Amino acid sequence: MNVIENSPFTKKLSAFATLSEDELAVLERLHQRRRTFAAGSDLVHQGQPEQAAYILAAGWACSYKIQQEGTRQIVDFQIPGDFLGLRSVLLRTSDHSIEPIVEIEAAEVLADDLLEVFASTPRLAAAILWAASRDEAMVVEHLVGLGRRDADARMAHFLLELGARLALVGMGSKAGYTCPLTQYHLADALGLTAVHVNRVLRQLREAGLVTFRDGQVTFDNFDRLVALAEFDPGYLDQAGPILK
Amino acid sequence: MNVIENSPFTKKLSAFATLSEDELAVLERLHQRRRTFAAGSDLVHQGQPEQAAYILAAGWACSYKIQQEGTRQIVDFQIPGDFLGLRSVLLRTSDHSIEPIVEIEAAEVLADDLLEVFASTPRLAAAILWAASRDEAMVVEHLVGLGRRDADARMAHFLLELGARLALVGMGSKAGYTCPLTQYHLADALGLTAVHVNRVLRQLREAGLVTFRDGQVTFDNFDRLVALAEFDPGYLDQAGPILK
DNA sequence: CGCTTCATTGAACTCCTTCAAGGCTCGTGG
DNA sequence: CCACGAGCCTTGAAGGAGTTCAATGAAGCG
Repeated sequence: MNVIENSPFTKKLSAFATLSEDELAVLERLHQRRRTFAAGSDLVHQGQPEQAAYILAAGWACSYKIQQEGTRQIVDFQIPGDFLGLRSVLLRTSDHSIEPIVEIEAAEVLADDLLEVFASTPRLAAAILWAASRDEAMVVEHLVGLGRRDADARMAHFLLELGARLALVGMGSKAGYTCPLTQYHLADALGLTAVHVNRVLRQLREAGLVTFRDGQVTFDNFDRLVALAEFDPGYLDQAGPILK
Repeated sequence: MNVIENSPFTKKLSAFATLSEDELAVLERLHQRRRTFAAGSDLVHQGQPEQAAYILAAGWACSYKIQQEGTRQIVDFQIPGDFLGLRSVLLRTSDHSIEPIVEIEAAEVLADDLLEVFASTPRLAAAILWAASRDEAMVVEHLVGLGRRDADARMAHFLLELGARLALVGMGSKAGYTCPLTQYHLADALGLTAVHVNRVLRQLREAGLVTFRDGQVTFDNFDRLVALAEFDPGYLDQAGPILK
């Protein structure tokens, strides 16, 4: 029993495909170059060519874009087990910034390492691409929320989706989860102001649906929250990949 | 001189990599199975497992998601040269619907064809993935627009981006382009109502920035429109891919 | 102990929606 | 050939969801 089997990244990929001893060993090697980054210090900066990608081992990060006027839109949050900058390292381009929300621990993955993994263990490659595809589906769902959901449903959907993602790596359940985000983070992700985020959270709390307080999300009434958000987790748990 | 060199798909990929005779031949084969679809008839339906992908040869389509209440959010438009359902065919999942906006002509591409291309001509594969990555960057930019741009800037940005994409396949310029979208399409894409789209278009027209009328987009003052939209085409023309 | 960050609440305002009505164009059938 | 309906565009008036401005409190930290 190796420690690698308990890494969030392995947990996540295991949900996609049963991994062999060999594949676990490859994952072990990918986790070699451990680094830590302080909260708030940009990992990747908008427009900079990127040299490495990272597998997030502990802590939370977010990818975002800044507008000229200074407003910020958070595109996605990254939690343990998520890849940071996968696409950009393969394609030598980064159109957004990535910032650790708390101090994070991440394994650096160079482009060559990644290409080697793709060449040597295609099943692993498929699982990784699959995870990437799920991330993309989440971005699409996020877009739909910004375009066609009101603030309440948007918030509800967001908190539920985050819960589902955390559950996949053993960090959340239908009861709730620990969450280091501030109301400003929520505002920048949901396209709202922090003031309004506060009001929405109060409404949801007073309606007995969900409580966001002191870094803790508690689902007070999971089913009614799902109904309000029209939350359909179908886009999160997909069928098997095409490569065997 | 082969006809394949004039296909929009080839034009687009050529912007990413210079293609050899062999690669052009492979593209030729990909274009074999031509099919046409009538406007309005769903090509892919939300939730259905998808068997094939398509390369759009002529006409416009859009990918969208429908909410329970019936509201619709258009995620992206596809123009000639674009891939339809690339990710979903590789990963056997489709979380959105695709609808032709006008009658379209598309080449059907089976998963096996695609895998063969990826195995036999890696440079072509890289160019295709690269195009896919650009599409993803556009979705992200779309998300930013919905979250952090007001209706005017959103519309301006959208019309400019579409122009840049069309220019890549020789269907648009700084002067403008032909565009079969209705104001309802714009509304569903921009997260607005058709009524408000109409007002926004009027404002932009009366301000002498851009005219959207009778299926024709005319840039009346390109530079001021770019300024209003804070349009930075950086995310559209990327540096070269990592695979040579 | 002051400074910064985060959360909270009220009041005024505004951007966008909703509701409603009317116009234009084009294809279809009487 | 004209009537009629369907789809799209246009405009006004009223209402609402979310913003902006402003002020206060609580907690963490050097």
